[in-house]
Amino acid sequence: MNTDTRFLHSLKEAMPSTRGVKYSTEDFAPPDRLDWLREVIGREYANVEITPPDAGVFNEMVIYAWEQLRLSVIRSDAITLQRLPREPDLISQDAYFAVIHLSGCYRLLQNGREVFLQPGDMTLYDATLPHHIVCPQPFSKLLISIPRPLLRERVAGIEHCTALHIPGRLGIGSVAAGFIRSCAHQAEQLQAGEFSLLSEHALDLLVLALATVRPSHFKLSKSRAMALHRVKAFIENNLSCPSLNPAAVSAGTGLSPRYISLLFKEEDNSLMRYVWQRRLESCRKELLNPIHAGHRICDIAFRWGFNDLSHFSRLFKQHFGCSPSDYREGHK
Amino acid sequence: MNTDTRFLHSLKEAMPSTRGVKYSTEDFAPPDRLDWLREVIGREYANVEITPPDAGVFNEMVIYAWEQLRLSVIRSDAITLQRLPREPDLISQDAYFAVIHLSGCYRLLQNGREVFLQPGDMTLYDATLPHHIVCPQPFSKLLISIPRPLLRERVAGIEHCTALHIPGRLGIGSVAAGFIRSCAHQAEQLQAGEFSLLSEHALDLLVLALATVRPSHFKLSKSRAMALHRVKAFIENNLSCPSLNPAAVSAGTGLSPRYISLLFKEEDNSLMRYVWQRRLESCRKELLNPIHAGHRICDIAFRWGFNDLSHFSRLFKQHFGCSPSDYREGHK
DNA sequence: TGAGGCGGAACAATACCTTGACTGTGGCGG
DNA sequence: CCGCCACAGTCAAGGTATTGTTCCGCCTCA
Repeated sequence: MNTDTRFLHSLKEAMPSTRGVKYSTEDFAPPDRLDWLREVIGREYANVEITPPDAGVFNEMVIYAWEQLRLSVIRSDAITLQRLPREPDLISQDAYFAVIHLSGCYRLLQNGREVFLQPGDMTLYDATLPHHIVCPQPFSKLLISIPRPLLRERVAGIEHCTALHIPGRLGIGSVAAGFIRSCAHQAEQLQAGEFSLLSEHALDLLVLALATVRPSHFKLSKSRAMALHRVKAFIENNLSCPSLNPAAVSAGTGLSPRYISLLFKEEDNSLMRYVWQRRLESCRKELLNPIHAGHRICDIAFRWGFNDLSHFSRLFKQHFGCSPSDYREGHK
Repeated sequence: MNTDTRFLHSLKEAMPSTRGVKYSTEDFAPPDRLDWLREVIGREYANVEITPPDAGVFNEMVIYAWEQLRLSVIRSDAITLQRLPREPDLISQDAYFAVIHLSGCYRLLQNGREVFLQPGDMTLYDATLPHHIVCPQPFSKLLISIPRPLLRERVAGIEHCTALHIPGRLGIGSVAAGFIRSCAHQAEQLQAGEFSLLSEHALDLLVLALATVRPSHFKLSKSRAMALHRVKAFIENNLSCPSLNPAAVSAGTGLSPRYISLLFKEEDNSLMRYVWQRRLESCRKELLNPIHAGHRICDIAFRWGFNDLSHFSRLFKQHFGCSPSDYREGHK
């Protein structure tokens, strides 16, 4: 990409917000703003063509790192973004973007579908695929960047779920949107650990809301998907049992170990690897959770089916890059 | 319990709501309402004494089964509920009740703590232990019943987390309260499956919010908290002994005086300061107690380990703002 | 003014956590 | 079903945080 980088330096200084990073066109002279905006959006979001209106550009983004996600609060003048089929691919983010529209008009096209959002509504799109976003007036929105694998593992046929209209006034959509807005609103007030924990809930709720509007026609050999689902459910219920092993899972689900192994193969994983992942994940969450602040690390580890602290320690570090106690400290 | 059951039948019919069960005094003739209300509350919540205001009773409850929890939306006229220490124990629910206050005034007493809620605020109490709830005006609230084991396994020392004030305007409290209100609001709109899934999130968020306000001695590591508890127990047993001093406590508990001093430091107090506080408090209670009306002040003081009346007098005034005899007179 | 309670500093004894090396087996893939 | 080797599980050593001690000087209050 040829975007010039003369703003890179000034950018890195322009962000003294407590938790989030703030970018604003206001910090620059009007003639520079458009170039600057192109660079920022290209770097932080996706490589898109930006068509600003004739009037002056105003655009303000506050970006929060949110565990595995990124939450952005965006206010902007009218704008059009377009990602073309052959965009040069220094992909900034291999992610889906979930949008919670707050005010103004918002129109999105992707995969031949088109969606209009009212304030409160949500939608999802693939940041790396061609898309077209039109906002003919000043508007504001929340944008949640969700790394592709995270959604893939949660939603079968996610690629068919883009550019759908998720109503934000009723039912689960309203609950999810309300929750995420609430998180964004309180972001600065929250402890780092609390804030992180909320991201998991946000993702869960988004996925739930998505499920209500997804088209029903994607076909993934149903029985296999169901079987895998059952297996995972069984694992979830028995995570804390140290003797959880292929034989146990097999007995508990009525499927042969070999078959289970094949099921996991589909997502480039294996049974026990998955089990350890889930255990680690549970421990990690508990380490962050202030409610368990008084508990020893070994208590937590044993509670989730580890039976040896050294084993846990090693695995944890390998997975998350630092030792359990460092992790707990670092996220206060 | 002797509550009559003549309403049982009519109750079971009075609930054609889609998901929730609705109870309302409106469905009954005014003279019957109070009896009916007593029965419903006793059966659905806890066995409490109900003191209605002089005016007519209005009370409306919609109860949703929420996976392992129960969510109630309650609107009511002024009311006072009191669970006495020796309530006959056909315990309707062995659960904690989380309250999200919506409108009006709400005051709760339990375990010697007292909490006032503003709209939006939350608190938690143990439905099976004595408690006292005062709402002097019409009010509305959400109530989430959480089976005891569910909270026990999530929060160490949950029994000390009752009657705490969880602010509902800021930070995690606002996120949690907002989420649950949103769930209640959309309850009728949601699929059964969706609705169930949300309960897990609700519980998680509640627990998180609780963690931010739990009393500080839970940030104390377990062993330290235990040690402090032992020290206090020893003090309580020997309050009346005038020679109770650091050396004695040390001997009685097996901890060094210095260490005990450190323990008290954590609650911004010191050993002997605590001892005098307890003695004064005991004396104060006895001064108020009509049983001891005939006893001389110096008898009372000496009985609680003071060995010098002038010392007692001075401390008392310093603490409670008036002399012991004034205090006794003033509170007849 | 002196007795006694309080808390700072320095230190010993643990408890708790992390890491490394090693090994035998059970989970994985053909 | 079977063979192979990655990896779960042990043991031991080292490091760091926590717990509890002693000694001592200061300050308060009777």
